[in-house]
Amino acid sequence: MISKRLSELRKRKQWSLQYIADQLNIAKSTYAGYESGYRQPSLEAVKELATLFGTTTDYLLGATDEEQPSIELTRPTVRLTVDGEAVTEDEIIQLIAFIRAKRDIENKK
Amino acid sequence: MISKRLSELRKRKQWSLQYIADQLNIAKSTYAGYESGYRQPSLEAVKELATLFGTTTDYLLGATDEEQPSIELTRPTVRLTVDGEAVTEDEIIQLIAFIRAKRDIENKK
DNA sequence: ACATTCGTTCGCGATTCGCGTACCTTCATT
DNA sequence: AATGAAGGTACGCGAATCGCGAACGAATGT
Repeated sequence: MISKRLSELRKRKQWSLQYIADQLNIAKSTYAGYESGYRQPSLEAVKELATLFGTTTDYLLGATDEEQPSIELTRPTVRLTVDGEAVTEDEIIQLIAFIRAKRDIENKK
Repeated sequence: MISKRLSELRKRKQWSLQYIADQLNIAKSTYAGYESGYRQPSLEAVKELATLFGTTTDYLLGATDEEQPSIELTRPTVRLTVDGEAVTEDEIIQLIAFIRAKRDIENKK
């Protein structure tokens, strides 16, 4: 599962095995093993890979299948953060208003 | 890191080592090793533990400090919608700028 | 033609896994 | 007090898996 996701993400970003290996300070063959399924990354490596790919460990491990989960802002079911800090409910309301207004202007052109 | 989180969560739920071991179909001593830091759970076990505790693998691994899932806007891992319509990448950038500016003003008060 | 980069595979030594077992407390029952 | 069940901890063992370097073919650039 993780091997598939790693391979997929890396190809999309057009990164080489060597590049990732360098980022994590491991051997190219080691990372190659992750993608081929021949080896399993350490928990620490999983964490670093998630950061590198800009995704979550949950996605890499297949704890969630949603690669790009769709979140409807007007029905807030999930916590939003910016720079790690929570976005308040009031702010979300403002964001929605902002988006709607922007679209409104676009539509009148 | 994971040992600390596991121990913390288990104690809060008042579960015994044996109970968790049974749930995952592993030996009590194996799970005990996870909590003591003497052993590291497999990726599969991490996934199951996250499910069992009702949290995320990101939290267990220390990739985040949030027990409940949250969406970081500055990372392009999520598709956002407002009124069912996708929020574009550019718009998200604007939202982030908006939030940051707002916070900046708050901080200068 | 040659060198470089990329991805794949393998063997090796070292590490770490998961298990059973033993041990010590604590607590409830007799 | 004696017994036994249950929770938590620590250890030794064989087996499994790790990370690495090396070697290889294919593709590309010089």
